[in-house]
Amino acid sequence: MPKPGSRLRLVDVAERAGVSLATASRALSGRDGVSEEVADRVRRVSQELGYVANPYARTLAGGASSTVGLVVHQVDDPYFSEIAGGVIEVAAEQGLLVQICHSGRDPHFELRQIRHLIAQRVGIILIAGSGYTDTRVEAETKAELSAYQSLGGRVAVIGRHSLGADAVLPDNEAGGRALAEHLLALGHRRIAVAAGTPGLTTVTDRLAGVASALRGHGLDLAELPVVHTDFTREGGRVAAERILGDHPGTTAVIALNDAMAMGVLAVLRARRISVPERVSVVGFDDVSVAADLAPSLTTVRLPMTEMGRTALALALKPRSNRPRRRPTGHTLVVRDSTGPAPA
Amino acid sequence: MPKPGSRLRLVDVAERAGVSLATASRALSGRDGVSEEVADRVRRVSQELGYVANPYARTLAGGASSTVGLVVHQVDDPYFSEIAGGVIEVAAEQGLLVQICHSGRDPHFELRQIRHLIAQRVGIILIAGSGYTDTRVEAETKAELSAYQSLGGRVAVIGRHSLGADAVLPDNEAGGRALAEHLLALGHRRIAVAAGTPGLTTVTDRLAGVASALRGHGLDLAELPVVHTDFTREGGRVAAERILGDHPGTTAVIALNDAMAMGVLAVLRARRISVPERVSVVGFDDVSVAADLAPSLTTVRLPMTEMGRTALALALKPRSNRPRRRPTGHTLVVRDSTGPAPA
DNA sequence: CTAGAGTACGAAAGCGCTTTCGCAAGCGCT
DNA sequence: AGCGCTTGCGAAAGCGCTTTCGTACTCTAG
Repeated sequence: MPKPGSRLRLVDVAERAGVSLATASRALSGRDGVSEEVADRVRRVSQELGYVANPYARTLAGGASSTVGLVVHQVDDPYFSEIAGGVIEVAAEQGLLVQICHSGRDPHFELRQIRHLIAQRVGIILIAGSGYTDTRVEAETKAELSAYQSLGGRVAVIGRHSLGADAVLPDNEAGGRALAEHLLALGHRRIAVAAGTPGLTTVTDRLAGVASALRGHGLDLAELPVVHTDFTREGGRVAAERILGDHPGTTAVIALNDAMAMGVLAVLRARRISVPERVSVVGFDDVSVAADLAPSLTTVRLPMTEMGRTALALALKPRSNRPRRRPTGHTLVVRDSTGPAPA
Repeated sequence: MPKPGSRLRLVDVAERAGVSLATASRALSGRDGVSEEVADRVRRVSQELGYVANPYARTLAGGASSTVGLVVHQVDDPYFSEIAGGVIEVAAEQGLLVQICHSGRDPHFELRQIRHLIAQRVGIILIAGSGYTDTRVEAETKAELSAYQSLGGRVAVIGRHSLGADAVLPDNEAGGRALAEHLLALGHRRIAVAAGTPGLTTVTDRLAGVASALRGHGLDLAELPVVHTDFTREGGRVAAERILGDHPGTTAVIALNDAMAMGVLAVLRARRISVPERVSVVGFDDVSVAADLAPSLTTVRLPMTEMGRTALALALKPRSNRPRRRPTGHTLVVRDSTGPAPA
């Protein structure tokens, strides 16, 4: 920790500009009550000297806290690191720090992380990733966040609608529907689903979309194999093994995110089942590597980086009383992992 | 920003425990000069009340700053996000914040980021990613960091030996050699290199390893195509196009990182050149998706997550006078993207 | 020419913590 | 009993900023 006295302080700038500490502070933080002329002089001096305010002192004195806490399900999952990229971009523009926390898709752990962030007095909390269907924990989390907001904290969530905060929301149901429609149009009927971590609303929403498309074609999701494992590559592997073992006639697998799709593809490759000739595979999210898998993955694209950017921008804007919702677009990206159902 | 007065302060804890503010502070931060009995009482009360110190006040008052700045070349590159994962893990254990900055592989921008972190008074700075061969900027960066360290700041670098700080160092040269040896053993002679961003020491080191292996087999790297583009997937694409255009007889491509290898594979796939039958491809790093590409990628594994962990652990340990170096192991991982040279 | 309002700035009071300093009590020693 | 030591604790001085409050000065109105 740099020793005191060693760094430029606001007094130094003030002195050099021939004004008081108070005036210098006002000038630099854009408060009014300072003549344009003086304000200009202070800013110039500060620039020349390379002054940067001590964020700890600033926050302690009651200024806005300059750190934003970002809670994600899994830091090294590309879905979340792309979101983080967007958040960091905006934060850098605004001179904000970003503190990233990992919740491991455990609602209790997530709540702990949020409580910790609040105790740390971060000014903004961003929560990325699916909500939980366990309404008890979810309600507790929501209560915690409400208290935080009523104290002036700012919150935005990404891909979650249950926390009573501003939200950036992809339409998971429509995405799921698009995926299923695509497969149905290709003539697939023996469709299986590799579903993600149980207890996540993303899973239920995407599944609902799939079910609705199926119904439109006279099929019932309840009669098709839906294997719940985990939203990871490993989860995809396990699901694929089970699907192929129990339902060898399957011609298409819907993985509810790209990580799982990668696991599914790995299993098919290992079993030398050709994709898409014998089995078609689709994912969800369009993480950047999806295009590089072989075969390249048909999936629903979510604009992750932009979602991160939007979420922070939303949290930064003065809050109205009602939570705002920013729907995000999604597009079906058809690549080489899907093809006509085999005869 | 939570309003003042709304949160538990240390005085509250002190009062409740029947001791002075000073004693409470000492008890909680483990300073001595407090009897075990009193310290215990304070800790218990603090626990009961759910007290969490205000990090801004703590830092301002001269305690250790609890944030670590992590500078990476590119936030959403899996190589760096895996390193970040390791750093965040250790940071969470220690109750530290992690602030991630993006340098975009530009040494000047990187220096600016570092200066900003220093001005922000972070207590620890971690720098991940290759050094720059431009010794001027590198020296300037080093000087800045030395000043910071002499003021008590802590620094550790990952994959870089030029900054006079504690370092976690993969052996890029040996890795490059292993890759080339592997291809040579398979009978390849017409080898091309898709080299990364010019001006990075990682590029020169890995190349040096390749050159040394080639020499051992009577070949000269200077006579083989080495295309310098950029350490990204797109860079790999461009390099591959050029290599295939100018040297159609090439039987093996060494990409100097996995991202580039992905670009190379994409081009080969587009041109329907089968891998590894006609052309073998190798990468470097073993990012987690390397195993899922098709064909899965032969590469040199670096333990990224562990490197991140080690770097922070190193920075946390009391500093000796000489910079410490932690070499990291690497292993050649042979997968399906390499095979015998075609006759 | 003075009263009242408005504007530009400085002095000083915190924000919540750590740390220095000083005092009081307890100890063994001469 | 008196001395110096050590030990355990409290009072108070900051850390570098923001903000409230007050003062001096200008300007318009009466």
